[in-house]
Formats: sequence, structure tokens, C-alpha cells
Amino acid sequence: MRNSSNIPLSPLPRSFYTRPTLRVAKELLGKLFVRVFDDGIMAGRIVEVEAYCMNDPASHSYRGRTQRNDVMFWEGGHLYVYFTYGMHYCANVVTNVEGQGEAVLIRAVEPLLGLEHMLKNRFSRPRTLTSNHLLNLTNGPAKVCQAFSITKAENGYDLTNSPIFLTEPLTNQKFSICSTSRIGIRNGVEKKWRFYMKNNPWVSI
DNA sequence: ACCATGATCCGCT
DNA sequence: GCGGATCATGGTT
Repeated sequence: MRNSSNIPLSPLPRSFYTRPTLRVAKELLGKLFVRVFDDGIMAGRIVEVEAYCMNDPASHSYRGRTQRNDVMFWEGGHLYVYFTYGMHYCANVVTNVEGQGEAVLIRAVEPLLGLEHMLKNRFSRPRTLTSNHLLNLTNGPAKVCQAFSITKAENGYDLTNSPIFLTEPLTNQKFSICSTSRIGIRNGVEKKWRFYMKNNPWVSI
């Protein structure tokens, strides 16, 4: 199935997500993050992620299942959205089997479709388009959520059966994967579980 | 008190 | 232009 933008509207299957988290995290790079609206479509190529696992002191799931992190423990292929720093949302792809509190944070995407709408969501004032605006659109986890209008309302969405989903890229482009310590954490810094495309302009740091 | 962030301000080149 | 400090702001523990 295709829409007018020629994007294949085939969500990645459940089996993609219900695998070991580090493996899924690396394979998420290059996939398309898509949201379908009544009046259009938004899409970006995933260029930066971070894995959060069980028994990982940096993970929200580390201290057990709570109301906030409940979705992390669902079956892989759901969307875990959390609120942080009093004003920001961040979106994660839940991974592994039910009962494992694991997920992959979407830290940055390269905007592909629906740029006008993303710009409107990110920058309230109308302004002329510059390369800086484009680079600032989706180069961080909270920026991605603002651009795609993702809030608490989308927490728990099924990525195999909802207006938010992932698809294979239209063309397979080659890229190198870099891995570093995760950003903005205090515990678990020794784990190199941040993965990003080398030299992609939308990588956050 | 801490926090998986982002925007701004300030003192430098 | 930069890199680092600072702050905005509210849910969670």
C-alpha cells in the first residue's frame, strides 16, 4: 500500500521489536519514523538512538514497574512516551518480550516529509526557512516529539497498528554506526549504548 | 532532590 | 561563532 507521497505504509512487524534490545537499537537506524494525520503525513529517518535495558541503572525500569514506566514492560512494538524536565516529552520504541522493561529512545531523525507542519510545531512564529531551522527541527529527543506532536496522549500506541509506526526506508543507503556513552545520564555511563549514523547532520551532539 | 532536555546568556576568540 | 553555565518547569521518588 502506498499513499500520494509514495511512502510504503507497511508497519514493521511485531517480530522486529520482540528481540534483544541492543540488536533492535542498531537496526532502528535508517528506518522511517512515520505519523499519519487526517490531512497529511510526517516522516523522518532515524539517525540516533539510545538503548535502555533491564538491570540498567540509567533505565526508567531499573527500580521496577510503576505507573510512569508501565508501557516499557509491554510487549515490544509499543510507543513509550515520558514527560521530563517539566516541559519536554521523549519517545521510545518498546523492545523485547512482555515483562522485560526495555526500550530504545529516539534521539534524532532526519526530516523527510511534512516539513512545513514540523516547522509550525517547532517554531510558533512564522519565519523564513533557513538551513539552521531545518537542522534544529528534529536533532534531539524532545525536538522530535515536538515536531511530531507527540505527548502523553500517544503513550502506549501500538506501532504495528496505529497512526504512528516505523517502516523500511525507500532505498537502502549505506552508513557507518558509531556508539558512545548515553547522553544526560549519571549512572551506567560505561555502557556504550548510544548509536548514531556517522556524519549525519541531524545527530544531536 | 533529581531528572534519558532545550533555549538562552555570557565571556571568550 | 564558539563552549560552558544557567534556567525554565513539573512529575517522580
